[in-house]
Amino acid sequence: MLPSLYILSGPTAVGKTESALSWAMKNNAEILSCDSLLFYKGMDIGTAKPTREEQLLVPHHAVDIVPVNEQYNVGRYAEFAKQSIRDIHSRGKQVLIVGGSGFYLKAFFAAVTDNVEVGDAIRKEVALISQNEGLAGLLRKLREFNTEADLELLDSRNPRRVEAALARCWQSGKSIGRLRYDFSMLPSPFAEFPKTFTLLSRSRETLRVRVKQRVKQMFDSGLLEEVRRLLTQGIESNFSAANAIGYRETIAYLKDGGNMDELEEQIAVNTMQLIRKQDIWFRHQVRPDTVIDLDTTVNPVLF
RNA sequence: GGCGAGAUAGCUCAGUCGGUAGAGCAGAGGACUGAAAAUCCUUGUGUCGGCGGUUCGAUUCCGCCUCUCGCCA
Repeated sequence: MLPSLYILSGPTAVGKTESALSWAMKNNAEILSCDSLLFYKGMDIGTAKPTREEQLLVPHHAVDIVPVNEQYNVGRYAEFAKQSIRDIHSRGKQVLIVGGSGFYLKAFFAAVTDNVEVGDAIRKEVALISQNEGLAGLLRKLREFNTEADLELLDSRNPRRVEAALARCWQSGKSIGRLRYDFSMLPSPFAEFPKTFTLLSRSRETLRVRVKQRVKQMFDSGLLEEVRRLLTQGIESNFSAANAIGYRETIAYLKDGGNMDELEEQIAVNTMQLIRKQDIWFRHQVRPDTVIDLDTTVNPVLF
């Protein structure tokens, strides 16, 4: 039997890093990050990335693995994670997966990508249709591959979804219904591992206070400088990085000016919205085995 | 102290030629196949500042009061 994967998640600012470090040190574990931004080099303060010192205490994986101008994605992450897990286990150590990105977390429980590799030519065609003809154009083109019943399956008001559907139909020649069916048949990439998933939680009120403090600390620690540096490294060519909370607002501030208090407030508000979305993931998409309320638990036992 | 403008949803403000009101933001709920901290969907009853007057009926008109912001003293 393969060793278990220990998964620790929870909303932003709940206190994952601290809990993870202490568990990992006591349990001979290495940490595999499950965060959609920590793999970018140089995005440190705004992502609340574990510090150098913390990373010296416990080896971290999937952190600082690509330059900020190179877009990463779940597919690459899942492969990277698979390799990391093999490596860690081969060293006789345990794997502690830590992070709050729902979609990435889902990769441990279910297939999150299919086998359709969309080529550059089709990708460009789709982008062109989207740009010139909008949703209507995309849907028109989708009808070449789909019946009305297939189109019902699609969130047809969401441009991102419609573009993705068209690219995959075009590439594979299959209908949305067919692609869905094939996708549903794919095994979970980590099916062979036993998993135990613990979720850390706190009330939204507590999180609001912690988020406000955290945002203030980020600026005290030099977030403005960090963002200036990232701008020179081409962060704007990476949509995901440039639109990360704390970064998109700060980039706008550096370019258009504004008021620091409002900047902090905006980041705090956007962070709270992220927390809400994370909650939805934990309620409906990736359900934990155990929930620990850190507001009321003095000595939490994670696993 | 005088003059002017304003007071409507948690915030910024529309609006009602008198028939008890609506946007954006925030908040809440949700979706999720390679950008996911993204993208998209659903969701708006609040003494319309207070007290009186006119009226069948006032948040809307009139008077007084309170507060806020300007300008003048």
